[in-house]
Amino acid sequence: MYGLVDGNNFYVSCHRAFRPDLEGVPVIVLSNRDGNVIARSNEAKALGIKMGQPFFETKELRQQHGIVVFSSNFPLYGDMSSRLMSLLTNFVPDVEVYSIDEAFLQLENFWGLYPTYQGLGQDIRTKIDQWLRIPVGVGIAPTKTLAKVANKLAKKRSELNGVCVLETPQQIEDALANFPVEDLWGVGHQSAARLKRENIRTAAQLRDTNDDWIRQIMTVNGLRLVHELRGMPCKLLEVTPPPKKSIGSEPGFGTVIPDLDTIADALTSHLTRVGMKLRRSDQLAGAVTISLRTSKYRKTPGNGLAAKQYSNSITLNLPHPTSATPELLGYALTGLKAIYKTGYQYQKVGILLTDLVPESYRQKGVFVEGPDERLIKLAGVVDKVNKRFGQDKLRLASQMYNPEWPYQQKYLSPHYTTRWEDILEAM
DNA sequence: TCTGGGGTCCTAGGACCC
DNA sequence: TCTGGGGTCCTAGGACCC
Repeated sequence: MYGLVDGNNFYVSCHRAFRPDLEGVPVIVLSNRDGNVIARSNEAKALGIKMGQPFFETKELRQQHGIVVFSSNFPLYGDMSSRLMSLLTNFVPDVEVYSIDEAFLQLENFWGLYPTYQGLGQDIRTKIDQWLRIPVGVGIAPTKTLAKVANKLAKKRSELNGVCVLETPQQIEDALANFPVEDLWGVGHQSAARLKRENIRTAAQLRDTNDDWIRQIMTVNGLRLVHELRGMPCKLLEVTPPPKKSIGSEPGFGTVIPDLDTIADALTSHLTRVGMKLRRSDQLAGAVTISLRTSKYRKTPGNGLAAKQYSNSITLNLPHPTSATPELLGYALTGLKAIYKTGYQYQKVGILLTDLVPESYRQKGVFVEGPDERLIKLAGVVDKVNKRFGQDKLRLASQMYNPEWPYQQKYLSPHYTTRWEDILEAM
């Protein structure tokens, strides 16, 4: 059996853990430049605020209902997440961290501390709430996909009290018979529309389709999904996460920018963060992709017509893998200059590091030297200095430093668990 | 004024090999 | 009338996840 534990409205709950006064109050959390809504409390959902909705569109509702707003605080969420995950290992040894707020548990070698799965689920809920003040939902079933279904039902049906176990064939049948096909794990917009055209509306109907047909329209992923619905596990627990295959960043500017210098400045600061992530994962990058795009929402001032669009990207294969930010930056800026065109209002520039190899990999080319060891060491030292004295205290000269821009977070909460100055005081 | 961000996996089709 | 056959590798684009 598999268990799926996930935090309810996780980002909102992280704030509420330190602000119990916000219980029952509508709360939303915004994307990195306060651009869009990325998390909502149940009260905010009930008011009709949508996932991904632009923040400015919520103004009226906010004024009417006193919605509490937070800028995103990823250090806080990351820290609360790792606390949640490590607490889960108190219940079972095998835990797969699936996302920042979700984990699969293997309940195979269940040693009988709990007479029923229901009991285990309730205990997880109670203790996580006690230890971390984060409400979680628990779904338990014979496959991961069915555990996902169970988890969703646990949330939907309040009489289940946050725990749903699908164990007997009858329980599974009942659950799938009324489960909308578009709510299944692995069924997105496209597949849902296609399936509906074929009159497949419930999970049970999907489960009973023909293998060849489903493979044809939903590829091998769809076939796995169908098998999992039938109770045959195709997705196994991955306790140790595989190394990352790419590390990237493509946040919006929060405004539009026409000139190359300012874009290069933003690119440098994206690369600085991405490079740090790369070194933290003990990997080297073999290729760099730069992308640049205008905003699809933007209108031409004056006539109200859609502004002219441009979007392009370029990949540079490096002569040798490296993790040194200055070296990566050289390629990144070359790429940017190659795709930049004047006359556009740009919305975002992105960087993606791919062809990642382990840090120990030091193969040199036939005609080229390997990576500059001193530069890589230097980058490590810069990381340490910045970790100790604060982000961007040491930075590349091409990163013009303006703390006001482009980071705009008007509703930032304290970093309760990751900054000494922000630690909670008890009166 | 402001319109999410970070990922993974799969497939088709082209280029190339002998 | 017939128009090789078996294979690999790479890339772009699509679909999906949270």
